[in-house]
Amino acid sequence: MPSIRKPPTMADVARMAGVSPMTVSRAFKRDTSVSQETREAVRRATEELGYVFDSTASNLRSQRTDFVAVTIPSINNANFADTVRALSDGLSDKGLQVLLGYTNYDVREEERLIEQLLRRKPEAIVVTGGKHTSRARKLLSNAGIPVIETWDLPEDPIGHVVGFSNALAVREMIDHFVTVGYRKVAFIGGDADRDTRGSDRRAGFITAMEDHGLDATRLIAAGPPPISMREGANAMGRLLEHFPDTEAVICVSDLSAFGALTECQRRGIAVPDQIAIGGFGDYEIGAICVPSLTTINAFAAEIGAKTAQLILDVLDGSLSDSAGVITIRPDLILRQTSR
Amino acid sequence: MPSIRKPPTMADVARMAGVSPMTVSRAFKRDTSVSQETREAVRRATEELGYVFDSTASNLRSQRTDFVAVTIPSINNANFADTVRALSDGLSDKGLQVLLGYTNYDVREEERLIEQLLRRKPEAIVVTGGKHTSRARKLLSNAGIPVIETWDLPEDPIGHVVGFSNALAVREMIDHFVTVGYRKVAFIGGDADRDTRGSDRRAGFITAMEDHGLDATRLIAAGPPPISMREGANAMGRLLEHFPDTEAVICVSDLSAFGALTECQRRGIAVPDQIAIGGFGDYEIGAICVPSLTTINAFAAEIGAKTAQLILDVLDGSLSDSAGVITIRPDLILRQTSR
DNA sequence: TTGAAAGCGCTAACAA
DNA sequence: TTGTTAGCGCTTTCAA
Repeated sequence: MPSIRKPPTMADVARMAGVSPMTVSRAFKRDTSVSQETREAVRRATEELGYVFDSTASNLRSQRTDFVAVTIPSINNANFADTVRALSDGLSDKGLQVLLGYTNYDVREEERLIEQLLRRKPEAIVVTGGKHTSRARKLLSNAGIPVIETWDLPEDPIGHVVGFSNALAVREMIDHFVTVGYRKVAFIGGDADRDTRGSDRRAGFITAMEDHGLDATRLIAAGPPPISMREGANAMGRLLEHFPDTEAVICVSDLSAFGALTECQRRGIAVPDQIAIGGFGDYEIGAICVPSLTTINAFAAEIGAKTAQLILDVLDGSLSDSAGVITIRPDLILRQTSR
Repeated sequence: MPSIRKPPTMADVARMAGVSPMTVSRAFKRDTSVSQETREAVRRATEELGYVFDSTASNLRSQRTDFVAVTIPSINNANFADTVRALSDGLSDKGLQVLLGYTNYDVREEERLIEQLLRRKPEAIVVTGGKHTSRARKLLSNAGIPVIETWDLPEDPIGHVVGFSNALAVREMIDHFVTVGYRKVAFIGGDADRDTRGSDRRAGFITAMEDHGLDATRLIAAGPPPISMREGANAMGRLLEHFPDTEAVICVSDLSAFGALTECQRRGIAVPDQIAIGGFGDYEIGAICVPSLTTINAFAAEIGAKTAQLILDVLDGSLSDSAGVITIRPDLILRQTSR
């Protein structure tokens, strides 16, 4: 019978256990000096009353929420999910809980989200990417908590950074493609301003191609993020029509790359013999599809794990909160869709 | 220069704006009667001081957190991500924020998570699945907030339900397979107790096959969830070795089904001519891979949207909090991997 | 190891 | 439209 009376408080538990509320409070924490019998009495009273600890009161009085706020562009992206999972796992041992929000790849939305999250008084905040509205930057700078930007190497970091250069990662793939003889190389995606990591990859493609003295104008738009497999397939269709002599194409992610691959299969175009394909992100699909996908591993889980460790170090004072940049080095993974 | 002074409170804003704290409080809400000039004065003072509203105090005093707690098995699953996104979108208009946690497909972990979430005093709690530890059931029943179980049709619901029968969904696919002439049908996955939806699908396979008078023992284990594409491929390998005359196979999800498909491609086995494949969940990959995948659309986003609407209705009193079951009807999607 | 007093920063309730 | 008072349920602080 769910009672309609108001729920029991710590004072009710204290009364039933025959101790003071302060003792009950202590009994709920580890590492506090409470006698074994008292602990047991409190446990019994808690059980009997169906008491549930009220974090909201604890949060206010102790000025601690044990939240770590996290923003990601999309909840439905295996790369970001890997980062959040590793981050969450790394924090949960220490009693910290991730408070997650997504921005839908929109810096205005990100600004709203950051404000909403900061009102919850998190212990630290992790954002994806290094491009923000000026108001969002100000909010983050003034929040008085550790700020970590990830999945990017911002020119002017707000606080800490755990990330990598999207442009350099793509350059590495191009260097390889040129080495093995591809000259007419195209790029799919990264045309939308909103997709900052995507445009960084596209910009990296252009400068790297130009540095090789190659034509960097085989650019196919895939529209605003998130770029689906279907959009990758459509873009590949356009590429094959506009630039039929293309020898290799780099896609903004493995998802669009897989879509592109399927479009070739539907059109009877041999991969990699007629056209090579490269992806980005090392999603599971790239490892298992036939032919398997050449891609770049950005170590999504490692980003999350290192971010968690950084937060724990800063919060427990073993690391000063002065800005530091942890650089991840993406790995080129050669598979069957390219030489 | 991030100051080391303690951050400003509403009282500081009130002083600077020349009003009472209560007026500042009102100015921060919509739909409260505050004069235009006062609002503007408060806004300026807020800006000037860099004041950030403190939800923790508000939460305690008003006994409202505007959190909706949500548990999902894994953060890295497109089906659950779709549900959470739709849920989150449906709630955010009304100022409700999702507080997300994942159980790693483990009811013990779910119990811990539920307790942790309830301490945050959410307005409602949404859980994935209908199987819980008895303590978790008790916690949910006594929480005094709306409880919604999703992605399942529990025998003994705790509160509300927005879900479907996993067993019946699989039965529908089998009925079709039998109609078009497949007799030797196998099932991959659902062997682990932990994967309750997976085992329901497997159980549905067995009873449906038996009802057709067919052999229901072509069962291939894929191990504990989450079942990856790779594990689906491995399971397909074992199926082809143990039961080489199998005519069709149903996989516990589209991910394992795609893995199974790739295994056939690697072995030069024609799909669907030599073996048909069915998946579950209508993931994007199934629509775009070649050949495209016959599957079951469980309407993940619709589950989230209907759950959001249900919560809003219950919270604003337009729907009584007596238990109700909203049944989703999964759709069989016939594509190229089967007749 | 335990307890008493005070207060975290808001907002419900009431009043003007 | 605005203000006053009190208090949400914990935990900090100090004391025993």
